[in-house]
Amino acid sequence: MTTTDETQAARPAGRPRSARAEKAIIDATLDLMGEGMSLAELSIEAIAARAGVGKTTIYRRWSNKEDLVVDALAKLKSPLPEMGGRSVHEDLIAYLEVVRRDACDARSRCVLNIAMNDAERHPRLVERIRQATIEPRRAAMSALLQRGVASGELRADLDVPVAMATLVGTMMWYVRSEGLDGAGELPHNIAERIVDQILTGLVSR
Amino acid sequence: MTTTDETQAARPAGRPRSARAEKAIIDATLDLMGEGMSLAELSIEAIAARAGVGKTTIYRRWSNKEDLVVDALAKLKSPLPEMGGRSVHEDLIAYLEVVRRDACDARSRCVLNIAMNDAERHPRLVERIRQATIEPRRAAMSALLQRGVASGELRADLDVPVAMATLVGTMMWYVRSEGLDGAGELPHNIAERIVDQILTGLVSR
DNA sequence: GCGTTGCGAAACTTTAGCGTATCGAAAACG
DNA sequence: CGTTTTCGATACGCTAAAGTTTCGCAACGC
Repeated sequence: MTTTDETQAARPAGRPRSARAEKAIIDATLDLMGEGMSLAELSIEAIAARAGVGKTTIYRRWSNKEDLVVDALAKLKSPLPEMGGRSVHEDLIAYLEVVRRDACDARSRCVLNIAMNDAERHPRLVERIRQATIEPRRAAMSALLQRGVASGELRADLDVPVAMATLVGTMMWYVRSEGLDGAGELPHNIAERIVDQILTGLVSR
Repeated sequence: MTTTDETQAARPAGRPRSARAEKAIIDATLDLMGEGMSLAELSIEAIAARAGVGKTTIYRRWSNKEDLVVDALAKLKSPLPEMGGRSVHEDLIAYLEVVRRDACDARSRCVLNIAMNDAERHPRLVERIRQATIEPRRAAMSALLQRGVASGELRADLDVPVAMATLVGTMMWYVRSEGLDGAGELPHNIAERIVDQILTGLVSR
C-alpha cells in the first residue's frame, strides 16, 4: 500500500507513523478482548502477533497495557439508538434491538466483560468505562421509561429500576442462554417479542 | 488435630491422606474463583497458599488445574428450591429468591462466571457444569411456568423461553447493576417486587 | 521399632511475558 | 542524494509463575 501518511498539522521530520499499524493494533486488542481475554490475560506480545506488528510499534505509542486498552475501548463508540419513535413501545423495541446486536457482537461484549470481571483489579479503568459507556445508556433508558409514565403509556406506579433490569436483563440473558454464539440464530423479531410480553405481563386476564 | 483419617475401604500402607487438607484445597479453590478469578488466572500456588498447604499435596491428588476445578465444582451442590407452593406466583418468588441469594454468593457465582467466560477455552468443562447445574434449574423453571399456563394462572399464549429469560435475567441484571457486591444492600423483598411487576406488566390499564 | 506413605516448606528448572535495545529496510523531508 | 524517523523482526535481561523434586518430620500398619 502507498498510503501511510497520517496528519499534516505539524511537520515532524522523518517517516510518519502508519495509521494502518495503529488501526491493526486497536483491532487486535478489541478482537482478543472480545474473545474473552481478561485484562490480565491480554498480552502485548499476543496483540503484536495478531496485528502483524512489532512490539516496538506498540510501545512507541502507548507506554503500558492499560493506556492501550483505554484507547481501544474509546474507539468503540456504540451509538445510542435514536429514540425519536412515536411510542415508548416502539422506542423500547429499537433500544432492545441495539442491546441484542451489541450482546451478539464480540467487540461490544468485551466492554461488559471488563466492567464485570476486572472491577476489583482496575477500579479506575472500570470507572472510566462505566462513565463513558454504561451510564449514558442507563440514563437514556430511564428517561424513556419516565416518558412513558408521564404520557400514561406505562403504569403510574412503575418501578423504574426494576423495569430497566427487566428489559435489558431479559435480552442479555436470552442471548446468553439461547443465541449461543456470535453467529446468532435468534428469531429476527426477538426484541419485539420480549418488549410485547414484558409490557403486557405474564398473567392471564 | 487428631483426625486425619479418610476412608477404610482398602488399606494402603503408610500415612493416610488428610481429609482436612483436601477440604481446605477445595474451599480455597472455590473461594478464589468466587472472588472473580477466571480459570486461566487461577494459580495452583495461590490455592496452596490460601489453603495453607504445600503444592505437593495438591499435585498428589490432581494432575492438573482443570481436574481440580471439576472436583471443586462438584462439591458445590446447589439445592433446587422446593416448589410446593400454593400458587405459581408464590413459587416464582421463592425461585427468584434463590437466584438472588446465589447471585450474591461468591461461591455460587463462580459457576456462572466460568460457564460464561471460559466457554470457548474449556468446552468440556463448561458442558459438564451446564448439564449438572444449569440444566436442572432451567427444566424446573420451565415446568413451573407450564404449570401456570395449564392452571390458567398464566396467559395461554405465554412465550416460555422469553418468560424464563425475563424472570432470571431481571434478577441477575438487577443484582449486577444495583447490589454492587457480595454484601448486598438490596431491598429485602426484591424478588417479590420483580415477580409482581413482571407478571402484571408495565403498561397502564 | 521399622517400612511406608503423606505432610508442608523450600529449592530447582522451565516457560511466558514485559519492557528495552538493536538491526536493516522503508518512507517521508530537504 | 542525505537525514530523520518509523517499520517489522529479533534478541536481551528481568520477573513471576508453573510444575517438579528434595528434605525432614509426622502418622499409620505391622
